Amino acid sequence: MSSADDDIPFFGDDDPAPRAQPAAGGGSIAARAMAARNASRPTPNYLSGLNPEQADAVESIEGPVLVLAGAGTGKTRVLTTRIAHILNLGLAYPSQILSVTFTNKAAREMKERIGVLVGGAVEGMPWLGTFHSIGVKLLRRHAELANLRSDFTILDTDDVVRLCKQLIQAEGIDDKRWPARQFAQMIDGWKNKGLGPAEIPEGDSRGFANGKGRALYTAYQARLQTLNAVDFGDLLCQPIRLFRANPDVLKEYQQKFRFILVDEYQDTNTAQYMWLRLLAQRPAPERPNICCVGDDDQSIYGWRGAEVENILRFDKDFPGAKVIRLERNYRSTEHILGAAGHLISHNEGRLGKTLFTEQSNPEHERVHVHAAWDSEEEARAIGEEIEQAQNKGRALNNMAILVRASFQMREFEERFVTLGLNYRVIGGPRFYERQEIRDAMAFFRVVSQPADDLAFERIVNVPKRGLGEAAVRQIHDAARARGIPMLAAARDLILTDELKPRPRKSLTDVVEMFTRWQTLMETAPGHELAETILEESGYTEMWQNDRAADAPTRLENLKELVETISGFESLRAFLEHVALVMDTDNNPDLDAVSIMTLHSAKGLEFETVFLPGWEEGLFPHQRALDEGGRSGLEEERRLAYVGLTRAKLFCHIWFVSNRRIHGLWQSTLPSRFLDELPEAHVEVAEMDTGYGGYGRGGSFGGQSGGPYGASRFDRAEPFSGTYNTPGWKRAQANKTDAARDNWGTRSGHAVERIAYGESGPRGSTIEGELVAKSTGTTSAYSVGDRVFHMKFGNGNIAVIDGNKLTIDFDKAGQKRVLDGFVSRVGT
DNA sequence: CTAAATGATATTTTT
DNA sequence: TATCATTTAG
Repeated sequence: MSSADDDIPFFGDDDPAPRAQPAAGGGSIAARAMAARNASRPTPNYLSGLNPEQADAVESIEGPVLVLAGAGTGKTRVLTTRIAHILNLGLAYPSQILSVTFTNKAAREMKERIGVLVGGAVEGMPWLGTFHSIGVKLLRRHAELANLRSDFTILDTDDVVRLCKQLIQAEGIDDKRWPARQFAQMIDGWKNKGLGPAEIPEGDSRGFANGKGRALYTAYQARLQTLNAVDFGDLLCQPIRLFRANPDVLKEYQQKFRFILVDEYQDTNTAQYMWLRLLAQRPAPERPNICCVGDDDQSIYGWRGAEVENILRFDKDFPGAKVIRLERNYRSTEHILGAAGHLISHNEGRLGKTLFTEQSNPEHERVHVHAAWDSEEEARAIGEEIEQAQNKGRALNNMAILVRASFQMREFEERFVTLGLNYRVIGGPRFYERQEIRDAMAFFRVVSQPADDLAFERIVNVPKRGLGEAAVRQIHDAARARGIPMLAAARDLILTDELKPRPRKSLTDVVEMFTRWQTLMETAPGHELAETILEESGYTEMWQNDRAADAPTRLENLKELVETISGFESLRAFLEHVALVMDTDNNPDLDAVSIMTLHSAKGLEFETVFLPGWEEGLFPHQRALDEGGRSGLEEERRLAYVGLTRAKLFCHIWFVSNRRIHGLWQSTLPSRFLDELPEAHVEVAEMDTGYGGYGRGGSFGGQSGGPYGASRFDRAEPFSGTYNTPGWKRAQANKTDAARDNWGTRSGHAVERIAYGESGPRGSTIEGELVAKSTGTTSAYSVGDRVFHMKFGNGNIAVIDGNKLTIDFDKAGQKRVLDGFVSRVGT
């Protein structure tokens, strides 16, 4: 959210029609819309490309509307066109449209697309954003009504956990037995439901730390108050509370927001629902112009508080709501839609949609189901398929591997590294969650918000200054005793002789530094200030002196951070941005296969999709089954549905007979979802390897088909257990084939780790060349050279065998690697 | 303060 | 089995 949004005056001159004659007033809108449309203009061109259902969804502007938008049916298009339509008809100014999404990415995309539609004439929409960013905006404006100062800090999960830990320990509770992490999750859960400390169920309170749940929650909220901080949950709950306590304020917003649009409605939690309800409330005869778009079949976030019920209940919540179904799919082939549709039909309690396509694609393949002996073969075979597709001229960017759990990614990464296949991992720990970034941010936070004790505590002793636990405790106690922030307490404490001389000196330095930086903040531009802070604090130096393998990367990250800051007005503006916008962008120039979880694939599409790991226990995940029962299974099934519907042309599902879980090998059963796919749209790919077989009959008492009934994936012959099977031999042969096919076709290998905001050895040596060059000749390295490997860190070369190096790694021990994957380290 | 040892824990993730 | 965080010992 750019800070410019905040500059738009609140109830200022941006409001058009006088409120005495509200546009939302019963019945006038449709009439005016029609009049406006019929009057002069023909069908505006932005409407012309829509299909009838989409057009209906765009033009049904008055009253509550639920758009059930199946996967690939043009949901975002409807949403953006609808906004353009409202603006075009002059029914509202941009500032009178409230439009909420779940992710910043979605919000950004919508802003861009609206900009295109309305020709950029409209200043960005100030109230288009995530629930959270809009929550912040509301809360900053009315901070005093929530007993906060408007410069409050937004704590992230890490801060929250540390805070909880402090509270738990302060209560004298064993934080081993009652982990802070768990408590933080409980708080999050309560806030997702919009519950304050007084409202939580008695059982919940009693369930934690021998009945101290409620007391801890109360203490937690009090602590946030004194820290002038909020957590993510508060960004939803505080506005709700504020609206309820101040009907006049609520009324202003109700009148302001003439149109409300909600994206991904199936993902809303109870708090978000309450928030929307409040804003959408209208006096008796009037009806809110609320349009919610979503797909109950794609609800996959139940485990973090999303209530599918919200979407299922929509027409009861908003009587007379118009429900529009978008079932015309523009993404996938008939086979893919057929497979996905049949699978999802096994769920109960759906609103019911059937996707269809009118485009008949010449490349019309069934969904392929493949079996592999174990996850290694699975990775190898998928790697092969990818290479074959690539040889046919298909771009890696159009391919994705979607896994159920992130541990599955590793095997693919390893395989692709050896193949020299570019890949990109999406998801995982984010740039702003990295230690060095969080440390740097903590410095900045203390400078801009001296009451931010959590940040202060994080970095008083970073780099190590001899301010150990004892000293910090002392500052903490002094601060708590007098009800002042720790930095202020430290300032006083150094004037006394309560501290030992050494810590006292260090602390004096720290306090002086912060004082200096605070003065500097008034004048220096953000990025300069940031650089100064990192330099003077000794933080940069600390990493420069660090000999660890990842220290250079960390320095790079810090540099990147400072660069990012230079794009902001001030350090403050930057901090605000970071608290909410945690995503990092990718490098679309690089052609690479995407590897991600099914969850993070929602909303994306690829020409070819690989879905590995369709085994009982993994997918559906055992834990979902154990903890969620039938609804857990249904959510897993929706996840499978999401996976299938990501594919435009080709979809390959894989399952293995053996998978290593927590270190030990387990034989696995094919996922029940495989049996829920329709024969007509599925092709079972070469099962002649025997790898798909396993001794099912034995372990299930001879019951044919195992516990889920007869399966077409049952094998008659049990696995032979030797490496003499045709499949094994084939696998061996393929190994070399694949490598040979590779030579000369590869154009360097690159790995991108999007969330980390770092990239691998881009443009490194061509594998083919290496192999050719290395035959008989010497490698570019010599024994004893100090080298760096992206996976194993630093090490010294022990043996050179052509392009293969044996390296003694400092951390990882001795490994044999290709020299294309190491780089020389300057000594 | 650092390094080694121990032990818990091992879906999915955004804000 | 591997990784992580935290504790413990030096």
